[in-house]
Parts: sequence; C-alpha cells; structure tokens
Amino acid sequence: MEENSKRGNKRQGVTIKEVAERAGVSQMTVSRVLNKKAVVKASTREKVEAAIAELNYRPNMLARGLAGGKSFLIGFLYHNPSYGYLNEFLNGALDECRELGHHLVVEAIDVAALESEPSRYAELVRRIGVDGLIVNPPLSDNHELITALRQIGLPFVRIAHGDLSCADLSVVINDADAAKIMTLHLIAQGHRRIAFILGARNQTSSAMRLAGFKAAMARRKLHIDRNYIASGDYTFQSGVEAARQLLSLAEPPTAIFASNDEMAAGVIAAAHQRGLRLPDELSVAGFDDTALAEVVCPRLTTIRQPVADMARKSVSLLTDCLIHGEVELAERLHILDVALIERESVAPPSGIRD
Amino acid sequence: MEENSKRGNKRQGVTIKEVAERAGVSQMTVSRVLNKKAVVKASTREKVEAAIAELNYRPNMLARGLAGGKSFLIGFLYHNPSYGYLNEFLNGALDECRELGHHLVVEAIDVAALESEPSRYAELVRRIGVDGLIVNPPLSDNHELITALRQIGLPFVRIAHGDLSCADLSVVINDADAAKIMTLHLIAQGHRRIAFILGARNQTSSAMRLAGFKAAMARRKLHIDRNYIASGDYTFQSGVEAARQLLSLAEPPTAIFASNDEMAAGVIAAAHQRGLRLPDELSVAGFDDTALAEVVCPRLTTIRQPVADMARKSVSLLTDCLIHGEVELAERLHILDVALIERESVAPPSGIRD
DNA sequence: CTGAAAGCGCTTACAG
DNA sequence: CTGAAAGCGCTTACAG
Repeated sequence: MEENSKRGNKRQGVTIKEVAERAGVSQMTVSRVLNKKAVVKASTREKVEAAIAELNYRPNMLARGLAGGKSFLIGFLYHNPSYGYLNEFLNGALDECRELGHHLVVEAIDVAALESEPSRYAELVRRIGVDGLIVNPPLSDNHELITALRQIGLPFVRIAHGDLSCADLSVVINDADAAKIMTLHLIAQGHRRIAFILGARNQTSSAMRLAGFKAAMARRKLHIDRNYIASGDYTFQSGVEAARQLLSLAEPPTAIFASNDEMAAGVIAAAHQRGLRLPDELSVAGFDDTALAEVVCPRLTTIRQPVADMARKSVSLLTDCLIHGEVELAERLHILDVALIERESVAPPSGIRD
Repeated sequence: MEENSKRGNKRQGVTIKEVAERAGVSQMTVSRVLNKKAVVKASTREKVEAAIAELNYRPNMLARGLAGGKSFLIGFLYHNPSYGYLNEFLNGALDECRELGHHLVVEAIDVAALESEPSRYAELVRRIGVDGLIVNPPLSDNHELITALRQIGLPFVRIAHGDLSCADLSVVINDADAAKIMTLHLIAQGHRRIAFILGARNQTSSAMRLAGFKAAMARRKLHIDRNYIASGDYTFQSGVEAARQLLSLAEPPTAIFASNDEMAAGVIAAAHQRGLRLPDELSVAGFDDTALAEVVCPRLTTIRQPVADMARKSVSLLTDCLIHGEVELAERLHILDVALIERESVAPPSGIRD
C-alpha cells in the first residue's frame, strides 16, 4: 500500500559506466552503440547490447542533453485550437516523437500577453529548453510571434499558415484548392444558390478558402450574390448568426458552405431551430473533418484535413533540421493532400430531387 | 530570410558562472537565490538579482535536473479522452506547471499494447525521465497500469478514478452525488418518467453515476422501469442507439439523463430525427459540461466537471509530493465540487407546462 | 549567511 | 575501430 510513496527516482539506477564495465569496454564505446553514429565492430556491439539488456539500462535524457547540447524535447505551442484538433495533432506528433526518441512539451500560449510584450515570448521559449518548436494555427500566422522566433534562431515548424513564400519550415494544406473541391461538389449536386461563411480575419486560411470558393463559382460561370458571403470567425456561434442572416434573405441559399466544421454545426443548429429538414431543404458543408463532423445530425460533408499526418510531418521535419542543421529550401514547404468526405449534410436541392 | 536556419542553440549563452562573476559572489549563492530555499542576505540577493536581469540569465533545466536528480518534467498519460477534455485539462495543468516551474510531457498510451505487456509500460515510463505522472481516465482505472506504476515507485496522481479506498494521490469528483443532483433537478422540473443511459463498463464513473440516479429516484419514491436504464459506452453513437430504443417504448420517457455529454448529443440527434421538439417533447440532460454542451441545439443542461481545476490540483499535489517526498494520507484524496449547469435542453414535461 | 570542491551521467573533441 | 580526458551547467554535501 505504501510502496509507491517512497521516492524511487533519487539517482538513476544503472549508468553507462556500469554497462561499460559489464561489457568490458569504455564508456565511449557504449555511447557509440547507443547513438548508432560511429562504426563499432559487430562483436563489441553485441557485447554492449547484451550488457544493456542484462542491466536493463536506459540512458539518462538529462545527462545526454546536457553533454550533447540538446534536450530531445520539442515544444508544442498552441492556443485555443478547434474541436478535436489538439487530440488528433497530439496523436500524430507523439507517434513520430516516439519513433525518433524525442518528447513533446506542450505550451499554451497566451495571445493577449504575446501581443502586449512579444519580446517576452522569446524568453519564454528559451526557458523551456526545447530543441525546436511546432507552431500551430492560429499562432502560426501571428507575425509578432514568428518574428520573435526567427530572431531567437531556434528551429521551428509553422503549421497550416498562409505565408507560403517564407523560408520557414512549413506543413500546410492547399486551402484554396480544398474549398474549390467542395464548392464544385455542391455545384455538381445541383446547387446554384450557394452561400459561403468566412472564417476568422486573423487567419490566412479564411481568405484562401474564400478564394477557392470564388474560383469554383467562376469556373462554372455562377454568379455570387453579395449577400451570400457572410462573415464569421470559426466559432459555433458565428455560424449560427451567419445562418440566421442567410436564411432570412428573400431568396435564401439552397446550400451553405461554412468554412469550418464548428460554423457548419452552428448552421445546422440554426436550421433546426427554423424547422428546416436537412439536407432536403438545406445542404450544409463544413471544412476540417474534426470530430464534431460525426457528432451533428445530419453528419457533415466536409473536407478532411490530415491533421495527424501534418503533425507527423512537422516532427520529422524538425528532427531532420536538428540533425542536419539545415534543410534545403526545396524541402522546407510541405503541402499535404486533403480529401472530400461525403456524409449526409449535403444532398441535391429539393427542387431537382427525383 | 535565412537567419532562422542557423542553429542558434549550440551552447547556452549566459551561465550561472557569469552571473556569479558579475554579482561578485560564488555560484553557490546565485543558485541559492535562484531556488529561494536557503536564506541569503537581502543586499547580496539584490546584487544577484540585478546581475540576472542585466545578463538576461535563464537557468539550464537540463543541468539543473542532472545535478539535482530531477527533471522538472511531469508526464501526462492519456488515451482517447472525450471532447474538449484534453484542451481543458491541458490548460489547467499548464497553468499550474508554469507557476511551479515544471513542464508537461504528453504521452499517448496505447491501451492494447499495455494490456498485452503491462511490464513494458514500466520501462516506457522510466525512459521518459519525468519526476512524476498524471494519469487521466480511463487509464486511471486501468488496474494493470496502476499496479505497474506502483511498482516503479514514481509518484503519480490518478484523476477521476473509482478506487477511492486506495492510498494513491487522487483528484476526483463525487460522481454519484453529481448524478443525484441532476436527477433531483429533473424531478423538480416535474418529470417522473426519467430514463438513464449508462456509460462505459470499464469506467467506474459509469456505475457511480447510475447509483446516484437510483438514489435520487428512491429518495423521491419514484419507480424506475427496467426498460428505462439503457446501456451505452460514453460515445455519441451509443447515445443515438439508446435514445432510439427508449423513444420506441410504448410509454417513452419525458426526460433522458445521458451520463455524459457525448451520449446526450446523440440523444438530441436521435430526437431530431424523430421530429421531436426539444425540450418541450423531451428533456435531455448530460454530464461533464464539455465544449460539446454549447455546440448542440438546444444547448445541454449538464453537470460541470471542473476539469481545469482538477488538472491544477493534480499538478500541485504532485509537486508537493516531489518536494516533501511524502504526502499525508489525509491529503492524498481530493474531491472537487461539481455544479449543475442549466441551459435549454431541460424543461418541464409538456403535459404540465403552464 | 557564504564559498570551494566534487559530481550528476552523459558526449565532444582529440588521440591512437 | 576504440579509449582517456575534459567538460556540459548546475546542485549537493561539507565547511566555516
């Protein structure tokens, strides 16, 4: 009962020294087989590996980091991500970290504090003592933060940001293309009166998604009524309000493309309140394929953003950078593919139903 | 443009030695003011603090940890938590960590692997090199994992688990009480035909919540129809299925108490499909007050579980344990208060509406 | 109240 | 292919 109350971790049990003695080699040689860098004779390697196994030796991360000048820690900066994003991103990132022997340190960033004192954030980041950083949206589009990070000189990856011309390590999707795909899908279903709900102004994805919507409409030679572009900020509530406005129009749309799932869920809620039958009387499309998409009724037709894959890629990009010190310009930007996920929230408009 | 590609973190800039020189004292004295432990003369303390500020010195976590035998890292074990839980928990935990100078290392636990080789998890945990662990539900009720952790001897906190008689550090809510409060609320609204949807079998909270429901019904001398207790597993889909079953009954309930928000959202979806007007024709209650509760329509009346507070408490409990080596038995279990959150999903049954 | 010494468990040069 | 030495930046005893 009491066994777990004694501090068990005062000093690490087995050290590299003991492994070296057991294997009859120097510490240096043990270190070499541990790090798989230098060449070691097969027979000595086996001796060392046997000793490691017998002693159940685990290297001490702290000592390793101190001596080698790295921490094997990756910082994960986030602020108020949307539903399920955190879950999925962490799962992907953790996966890759485990494989590469790194660990993830999570840091919630206070955007208000950042804006008032951006330089303080440089310190904050340094204090963590991580080898590199992963910056998630919307922070990845925060100019102050990014500028501060560049000045520190700590490697970092920007996720799903909009400044594709930068030389920062980046993992993104093509938001415009994705929005175009969804819009073409709505048009193919027979919709002509299609409304669009914009995302938050401070995220570049908002503008990109709108651009994709417009491009698709233009390609099919469809006119976009001004009133059909509603503003929003990626929150559920803004989706509700935009929907109310759109549905009160003299000629309401037959389909609403909300530029993220949360707003789409808001649209569905507002439509239910008005007593509309979905998807017959109104089609609703989302974007992101967060967990929320499966938890509304009808379930959302949406664009799947491969969040876990993006996470994995960002970790591996970062570790590459840490190992080789530099990443070729051509390898700094990675654009991952999205997919159209068809569920029940989109159907042909009732007029043309067979 | 290229400035951020040079490795800026080879060796730390300012060290304790330089601070000591600048302040005209020994390293030891600097260390003392840093750690606020020993007594230092006010005038020397000021000199040191000035030097720290001028040099913009930050202690190196790794060196600190290696010398002191601790890592200042807290491990956060989780597996498939529900909506928003991760967000809220992380925010609370991170808050407290920052205050106490610790950092959080997140580890996703593969339950399948754990079950097949529980002993491997001991190693996994040791390898992380954290000072202590926070174990979230449902892992906090996983007997194999908990047993393995006790054997390792690393301090850990169990969150929202069911084995209240254990001596492990624990932060919980009173699930039975909370369910009772909600049930009494439904009864007070005028409901008599109240159905209950059970949670997952492997989580003790499920049984506790059911017990609370039964206790409240018994106290008001209300009979519980057998068919009114539906099984579920805390997922949205199980809520949908349970609701379909309950609503098909010859005499359907006027209120459904789903023992978490996800299932409650499922109930709402199923009710919408049947064309029921909520809350007039059916009241739905949830449990947890996750972010989902605000994102369904009508918004959920639910029990607020103070996840962020639980997180903060678990971090502080752990650090107490790390500092003092031992926590008194009386201080090991913390039961936090819940609150009834009234939104729109619960109303008097239509029969008795005025 | 303050300091000089030793050492935490590794890795980085530097030899051979 | 392998090893002896020095050192990473702190803290823990031990003195005074």
